Amino acid sequence: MTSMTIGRLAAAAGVGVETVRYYQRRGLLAVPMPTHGQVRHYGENAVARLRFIRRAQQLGFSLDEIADLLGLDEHTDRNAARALAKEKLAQIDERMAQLGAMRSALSELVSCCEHTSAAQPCPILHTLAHPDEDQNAAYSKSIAAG
Amino acid sequence: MTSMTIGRLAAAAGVGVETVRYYQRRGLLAVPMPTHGQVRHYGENAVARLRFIRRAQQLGFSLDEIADLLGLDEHTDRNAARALAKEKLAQIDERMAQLGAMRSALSELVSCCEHTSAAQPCPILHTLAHPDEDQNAAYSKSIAAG
DNA sequence: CTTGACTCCGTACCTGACTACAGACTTTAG
DNA sequence: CTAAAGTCTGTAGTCAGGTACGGAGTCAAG
Repeated sequence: MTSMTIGRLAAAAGVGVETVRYYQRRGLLAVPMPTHGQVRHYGENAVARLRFIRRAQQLGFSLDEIADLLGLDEHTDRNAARALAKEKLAQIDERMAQLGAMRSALSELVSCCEHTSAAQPCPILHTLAHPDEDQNAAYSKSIAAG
Repeated sequence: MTSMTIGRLAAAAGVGVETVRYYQRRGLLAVPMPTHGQVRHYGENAVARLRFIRRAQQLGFSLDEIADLLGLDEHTDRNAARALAKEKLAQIDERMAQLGAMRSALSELVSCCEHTSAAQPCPILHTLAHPDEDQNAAYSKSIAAG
């Protein structure tokens, strides 16, 4: 059984020592009793737990949600896990839709700016300042949709 | 010339009074001198400025970036405005790509969870806990790409 | 045995965009 | 005239996810 101090644990999981302590404060990782002395020691299961946390973060889960995931059992809580994953998927879709609306509004303004005569005021700044005088309706349309 | 106090200004622009004061502290909106007494009065240009700020936020600009945009002139700063917009567009694209990677990894796990026998451990939790034993390579593939 | 690295613990700081509140003052409606 | 609503200023708290720091104790190498 490999045993390591917090610094080695953090290095093994690819996070900072302060991050490990932060996760402990958040209740995501147990704080072991110090073995002979003051220094606490951690095993491979702590590394696995930290890696679980990082991977779940990469999938978009917040630390609170990860706390829920960590409380689930692979065998008995499949429905709960799938529900959390689907919910997160829906949140991702929503965020992507928002970004898509921003993207189309902004790229419309940019291409408009590129194709109008230099004598005209900048369509980007002008539309931000006076969206009412809507020569190009694309901006309001994409924003209204978003 | 319509003249209003901060409460009416905030209502006209659809933001809170505290938000207006916050924008003033950030230098996005001028603080006018109080006209006879202690109370400050604002005109239509303040409403327009607040609306500019909100619309630029909807397009994804931060308040710092909006401060830059507010310093630009419609006629003389077209290139600068277009550059800021293109940069923002690139940031949006990057974020969307990240979300797309999350999305595909997560949806792969969900569909895997839906199509494996109930006797098996939950693929979502199992892959988070032990990504090494990679029966389904889709997760690591999409994460590596992201 | 000492030096330097590491650990422990608590607290404070960071970003970004607000939001809340306290206490004094002013303005407005009834 | 009075009471309620609004305004002013300054400061502090919120959320998330860390990051930094100070001071004391501990551990291993030379």
